[in-house]
Amino acid sequence: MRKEKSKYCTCLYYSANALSRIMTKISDDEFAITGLSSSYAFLLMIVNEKPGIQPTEISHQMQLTPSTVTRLIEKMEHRNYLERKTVGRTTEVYPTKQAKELHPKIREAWANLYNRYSTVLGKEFSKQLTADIYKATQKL
Amino acid sequence: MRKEKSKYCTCLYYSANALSRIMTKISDDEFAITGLSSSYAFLLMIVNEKPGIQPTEISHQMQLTPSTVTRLIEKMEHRNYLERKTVGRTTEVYPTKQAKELHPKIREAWANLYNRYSTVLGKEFSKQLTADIYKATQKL
DNA sequence: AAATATTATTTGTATGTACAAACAATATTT
DNA sequence: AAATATTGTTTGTACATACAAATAATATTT
Repeated sequence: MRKEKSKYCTCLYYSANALSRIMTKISDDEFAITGLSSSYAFLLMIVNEKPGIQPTEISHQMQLTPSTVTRLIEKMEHRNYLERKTVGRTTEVYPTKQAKELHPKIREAWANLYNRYSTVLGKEFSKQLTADIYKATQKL
Repeated sequence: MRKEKSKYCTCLYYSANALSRIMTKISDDEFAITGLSSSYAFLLMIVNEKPGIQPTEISHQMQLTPSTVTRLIEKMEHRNYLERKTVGRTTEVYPTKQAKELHPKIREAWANLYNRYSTVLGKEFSKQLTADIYKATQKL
């Protein structure tokens, strides 16, 4: 993945994918201080901030499919960061002690991520860009 | 992946990934008339427009890593759309007859993709958004 | 000319994500 | 109350992508 001009850079599919790959890399880089990659860090952040949250709600928050969320939770369970409790047909997800202790570090990494891209892109531009992208996802 | 408001929608990492997933889905949907998913269709388009192109250049055009490009080419070779010719340490990639015949259909799908999102988002907005996203990828 | 560095490509392996089908529990209709 | 539909979650399987290491060819230095 290189930063050269592509003939296809006027295609939204292309640009969106390229940005996503770059952002994921930067994000993983910042979350490295937590020992987790982005998705897992976000998952933990969400569960820490609402212990007992259900997979469905997590999937809305994370904008991922339920099956993906199940997979993420499973991994975090194995690594002893999360616990599941089945309640009827639903599942409640709780953070372990280990996850709770990591929370500040995760918030810190998240703040660093924000600072990093908004420094490079400019605060105003990155805010606007994020808003526009969000608007697009809502419309599409 | 649902269109609900997420607490994290002000994070560029989040928004960018969400957009990428949605765009990929739309794109695959449009390219369905070619019998290929987006990446393969783009690969074929690129090779059709420059027969003998080398993987490195493809990886720049597609903004993907060389290893990913190798994998894509391999698959298209199996499906009889592409052929590789080793020349020294480089590789030249050529379209087969089958690939050449598919070219108009691919261009058509690509045009449909463009029309689809620019109708939904508005021509001006989508043009600006694409440009801004591209600008961001260059800076990051 | 031999030794070393660089470049292009591929291979082994791993990750994140999704779809479709299965399952299991609850709610609704008859 | 039984039959049916809906909802929440998980499982089987597949795909796109990447990183790091391996390989192979060429270029540069000594």
